[in-house]
Amino acid sequence: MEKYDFKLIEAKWQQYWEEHGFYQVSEDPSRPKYYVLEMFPYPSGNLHMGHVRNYAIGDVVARFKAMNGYNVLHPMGWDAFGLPAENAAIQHGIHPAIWTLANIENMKRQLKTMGISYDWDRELATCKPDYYKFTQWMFLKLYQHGLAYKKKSAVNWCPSCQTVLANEQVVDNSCERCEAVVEKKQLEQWFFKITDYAQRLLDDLELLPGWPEKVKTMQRNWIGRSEGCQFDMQIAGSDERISVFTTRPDTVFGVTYMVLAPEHPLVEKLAQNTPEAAAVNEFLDKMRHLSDIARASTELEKEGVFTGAYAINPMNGEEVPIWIANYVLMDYGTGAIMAVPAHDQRDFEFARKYGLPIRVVIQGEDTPLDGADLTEAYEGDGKMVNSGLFDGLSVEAGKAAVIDYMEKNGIGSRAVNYRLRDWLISRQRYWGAPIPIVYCQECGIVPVPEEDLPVLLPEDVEFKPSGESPLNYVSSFYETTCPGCGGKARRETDTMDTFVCSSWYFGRFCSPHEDKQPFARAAVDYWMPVDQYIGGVEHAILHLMYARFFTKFLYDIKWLSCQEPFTNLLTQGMVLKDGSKMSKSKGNVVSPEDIINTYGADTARLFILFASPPDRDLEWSDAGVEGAYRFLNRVWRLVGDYRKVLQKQDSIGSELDEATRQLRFKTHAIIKKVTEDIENRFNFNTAISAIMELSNQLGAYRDHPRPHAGVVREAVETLLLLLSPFSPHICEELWHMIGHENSICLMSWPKYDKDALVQSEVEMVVQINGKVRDRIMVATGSDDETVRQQCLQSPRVLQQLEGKTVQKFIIVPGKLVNIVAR
RNA sequence: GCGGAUGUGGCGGAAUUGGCAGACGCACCAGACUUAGGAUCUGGCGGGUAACACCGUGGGGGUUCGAGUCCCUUCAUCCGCACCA
Repeated sequence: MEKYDFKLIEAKWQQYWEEHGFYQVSEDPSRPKYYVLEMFPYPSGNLHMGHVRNYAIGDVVARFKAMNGYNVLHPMGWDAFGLPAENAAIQHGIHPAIWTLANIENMKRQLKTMGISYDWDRELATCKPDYYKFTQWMFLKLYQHGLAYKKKSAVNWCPSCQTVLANEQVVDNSCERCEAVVEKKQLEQWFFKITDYAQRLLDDLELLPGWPEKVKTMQRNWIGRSEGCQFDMQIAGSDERISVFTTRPDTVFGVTYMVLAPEHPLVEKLAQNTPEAAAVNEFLDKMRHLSDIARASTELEKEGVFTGAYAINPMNGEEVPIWIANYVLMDYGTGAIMAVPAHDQRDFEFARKYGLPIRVVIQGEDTPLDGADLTEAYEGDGKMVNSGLFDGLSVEAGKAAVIDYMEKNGIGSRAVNYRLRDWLISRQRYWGAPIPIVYCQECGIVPVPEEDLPVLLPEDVEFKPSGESPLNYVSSFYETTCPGCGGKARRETDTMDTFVCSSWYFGRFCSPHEDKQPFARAAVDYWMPVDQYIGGVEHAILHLMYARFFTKFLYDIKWLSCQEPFTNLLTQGMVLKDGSKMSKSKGNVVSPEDIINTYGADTARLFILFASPPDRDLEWSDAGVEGAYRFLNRVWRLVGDYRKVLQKQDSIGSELDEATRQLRFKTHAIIKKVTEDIENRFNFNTAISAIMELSNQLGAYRDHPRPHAGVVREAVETLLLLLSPFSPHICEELWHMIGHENSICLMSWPKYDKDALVQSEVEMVVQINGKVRDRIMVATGSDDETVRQQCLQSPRVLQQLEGKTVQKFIIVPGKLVNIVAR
């Protein structure tokens, strides 16, 4: 038999599958559908091991489901807009479109050598007009429903490049390109109102039992719902009021000062014409020169300044000083807080630093009554004290009672706050989907009519070395007429965040060639939701949250009939080398293309799935790859060695000798194991090890003097069928070699025969006081008394029991006996 | 600091519901075949012992006939988030 020539075999079958359109699917109401999707890649130029792992996992699921009778949709596309393409244009003078399309071609070629069962007819790229036309359509729909709006927002601004920077372009508070210090600048930006969906995004996590608990927890924390109340504090000697939000209304009598965020709109007014004005302005100036990143990333010391003004606590009429401090954030709550240093650690630290009073209003069991004795804030449970008629209430009861009182007396009301903020989607970049908006002097902000989509990205543009968007200089793009009045108008030159493009692509795959609408209703109704979504955990928050938001919105406007896009989610671990993530800078990158050239795709796929369960990090090992390669070679020789036997005819029904019976037993036990490992647990590593066991047993059976052709055929075919989702090419080749005409891809997944799993005897472990002392063979189904008698015949057991009294027999049928003896 | 994980042979990992710790693979050792072996096949492989005994799942304690698995406590590593009122 010729040797295992993976290059020949893999090329041959890839071509065969493609020519026969094996993986092209269409809606078929007569069969259950299964939509398996891997997160589509950014076309950076080359496949890396993380991709290989992702697609290998997806392909096993897809092939397994197909063999189990499902109509499987398994598409692939490209998340093709984004900053790297623009950087390449600036640095190397290559147009982003050319760079991106070349990368797609290369990665597609690499991907095809992996032999994944993609329906390439559905390929899409978000940077193509036929796709981004509908990204723009999504924007228009959101706009029509009041969910897209403009407001001023702080951006990173490089004063030297005169351009906006993405967070990742800011390194150590400086511009990555020119190293100038980055400033904050307020610019008008487009937002999507995802906060309108905060509660549903939170509640509907309950609908997702097929998601990892850890991802749901991350999403819950990100949405960050907190309950409390909101009330106004009046400024002494003025009509102005400042709203505050608190989750601890029970501590309202412990307020000893109030704090505003530096950006709070009332700050400047408060400090006007007071002796403190100079100090306040100095502080504000200092804060303004700190970028967002600097303010957020370092362990900033709490710092603040007194405004000179006082606010009135509405519960007790007390006047408390108003401060400004860096630890209060403008974009959470109202940007102002009531400070209760005795019961909030941040307030406590601040009060100690600036000598502000600390008043205990919650009495825990060992809490000192005097604030001066506290060493840290007391945040636990207890009874209210120093709180007028609320004294004696517990924290829980006090919260409710204080809010009730506030509501009754018109002071404040129950309120819910979310950490989640609206989604800033505008980018001052070229390589993205243009925002379909026109600014008219007469009509103001005018959306581009649907029939005028797409707003095409002009191709003939020049890139500034500063990184500034070239769209600002293409007059043929921005000079336009108003769709409303026909007058002169200017087109929006901002483009959309690439997360917008990836928030609906799973729907587009259902009918990717529609040109009048984003997707055909019948197609999405048939295919959606995605049954199994697979990707890196780094997308656990943003991408998945945005995709869920879009799906809910499309459901609301009746374009989708599911409320959640992804029924089951698998988050795969990273591929590591020498304990850390593969990266160019560390020089520990292993190229998939090299591995596939050296060992073949079947080996690469097999190793990456065998080395670790998919949700855990995987340590790359060159020796391990060799091992996988050797295994496939063993399978190759094994099947070759059995070719003669397989030509004979032996029916399974005839009387079997012990070795043959054991081979048949193993075959069916392994079918059961592999099926359950793939279906219930995604434990591909143990599924593969089981397949190896079957192969080992078949190997040993080669020495049998009179091999049973029927049992051998069953075992060999099972081996190939079970292995085929992992390493499809070699299995296809061997499948044909043993005489089959049809592709192994069209075969049904094997079913195990319960009767073959029945053994006449089972081995039972005999323990004495929990320690294994012997093993006995027991007839299957023996009653406890029989087992007990048999144990007491074992010489080793009797020897151990000498001088002891048996107190108890614990029998786990078919497994174990534990004799308790003193 | 908060939140989430993870700790098992020389290594990757297995043990699915509290029931034989170390499946499967790598590395290593010995042997066979061989002019040769970085191919292939056979056997061995947690520590310990001549062989048993015994010890062993990060450490300490507990529950149980029985604990890698459950409870308490502690340590280490990794990841995520950064003052969320």
